[in-house]
Amino acid sequence: MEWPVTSRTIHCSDPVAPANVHAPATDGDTIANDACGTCIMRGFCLPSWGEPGAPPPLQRTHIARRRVRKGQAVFRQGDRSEYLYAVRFGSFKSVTGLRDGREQVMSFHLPGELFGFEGLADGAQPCTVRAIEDAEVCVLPLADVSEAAGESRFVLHRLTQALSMELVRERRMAALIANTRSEERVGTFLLNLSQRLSERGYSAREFQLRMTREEIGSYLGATLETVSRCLSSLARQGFVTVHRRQIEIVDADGLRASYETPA
Amino acid sequence: MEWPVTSRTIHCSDPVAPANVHAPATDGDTIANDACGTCIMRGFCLPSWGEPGAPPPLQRTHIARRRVRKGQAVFRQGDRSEYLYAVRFGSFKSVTGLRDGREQVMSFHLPGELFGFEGLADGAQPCTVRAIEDAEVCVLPLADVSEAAGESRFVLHRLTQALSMELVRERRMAALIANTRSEERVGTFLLNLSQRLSERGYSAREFQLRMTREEIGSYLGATLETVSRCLSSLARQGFVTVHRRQIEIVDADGLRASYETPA
DNA sequence: CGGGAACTTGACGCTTGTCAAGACGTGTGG
DNA sequence: CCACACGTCTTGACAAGCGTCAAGTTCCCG
Repeated sequence: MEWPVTSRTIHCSDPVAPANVHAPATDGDTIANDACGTCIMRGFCLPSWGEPGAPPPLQRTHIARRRVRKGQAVFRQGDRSEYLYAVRFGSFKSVTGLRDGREQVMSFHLPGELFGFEGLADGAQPCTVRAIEDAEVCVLPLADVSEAAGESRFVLHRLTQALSMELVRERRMAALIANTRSEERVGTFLLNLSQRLSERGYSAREFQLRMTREEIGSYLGATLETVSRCLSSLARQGFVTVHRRQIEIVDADGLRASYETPA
Repeated sequence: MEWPVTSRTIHCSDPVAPANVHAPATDGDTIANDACGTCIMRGFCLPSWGEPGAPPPLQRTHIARRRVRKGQAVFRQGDRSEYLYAVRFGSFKSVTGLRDGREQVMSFHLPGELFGFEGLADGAQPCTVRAIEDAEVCVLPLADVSEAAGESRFVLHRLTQALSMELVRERRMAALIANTRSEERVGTFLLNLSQRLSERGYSAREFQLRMTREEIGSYLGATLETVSRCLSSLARQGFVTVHRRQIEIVDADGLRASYETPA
């Protein structure tokens, strides 16, 4: 089964015209899966969502990969939303323009995570997603995802589950900002990163922040100065060590005990 | 076609375990829709989500109605989530318990709106939903909703659309709290209520707040005193009039211009 | 090696939370 | 029908937290 490669190729909407996206199609009949088969993220990605025993979803879809350089946009606010994206490596921020011209960070996307759900609402992306370091995504056509969900109750369940988990995360975030002072927000942010990284096989104890203090501040509803002060304060209390972007979580339980929102 | 009223009535489960919800199927073949046919909210509700021409979704589902008195819970944090709920009349708040025992308001649900999506994530409700005035909901079994989505691409699309709209709303909320001072939050809250009410056929200009200042404050990340001061301030500036819970929006455009977040 | 971006730290003032007192409305019981 | 009590709301005074402005340091990249 061959597939006209270019018909599925997506061109980046950034000012610079980037990179076509694709690995060339192989001419076997399991197209997607030899690409997915060697992907380090395959265990977390959508093609693994199938029922055990049944053929995996998106088996017949050609899944393009796309390089995105630091600062480039994967898509922009207002673009038509036709794809879901899975982060292969690198990190992204989701931002929306503010009245005064600044950008508000709405979320971060780490390796192994999916993004692009928000665009399902009305077909237009409400946010711009931008790489905060050199990165690569897999591009999953929404039409195919939707078809897979229609064909398998299992996939449908995973899809609605993913969506509602996002919803719950977003609510937690709003509650965090509404109810806590900035030091607690920063502490919770670190714990959150730590957990998400460890779920994907990275160290929960030590990691590098990929984002600036300003981006963290925007996300958490604080200024970059406040973020910096909070990090210093958490370090002074012995919960973490901070050397610029290198974080070590020294006392996760202590941090959790004083800061993490309970059930 | 007559209906044994009591078979549709569900009694509130508040302190006790949730009652079973399904009435026995009747032996006609168009079951749900004579109940929905006379419902004032039918144009907004899930059974209207079908493709034009095709039979509406949940046609064969018995849709129970349930009265909920002021202060009673529809479901509680931790309950298994087996249903979606549609508000027939009255208003609800969605709350989550805080460390210190207080309750944080996560959202409000007005007549004609759906709630219960959040529970899809892991099968357990992350929030308690409580009536803030005497109210009634329709109870839609998730299994049937899911089945309808599996059978019709159209319904699937509406469902994911509804979920991602919630997601976008939640993000906007987080951004609002993160980036604005309290007067702007309160102004935006009023505009938001106004719009949601007018979408359901109520007046956009005049309405009654169904919630206390404290609940608004919890939702917006402010204290009840601050909410009160902001309402007074907005009134002093001529944007609205406020008499306890009676709100009139005098200058919506002015309010929007100074407060509403732009694209 | 130099320039600039990112970060840290300090001083000061605005916004909001906290505490407190009092006004208004509603429901209940005499 | 009135009186009282309670929940809700308003307003004021003060203090704490955080944003803003500013200066100086560290690190990265060309």
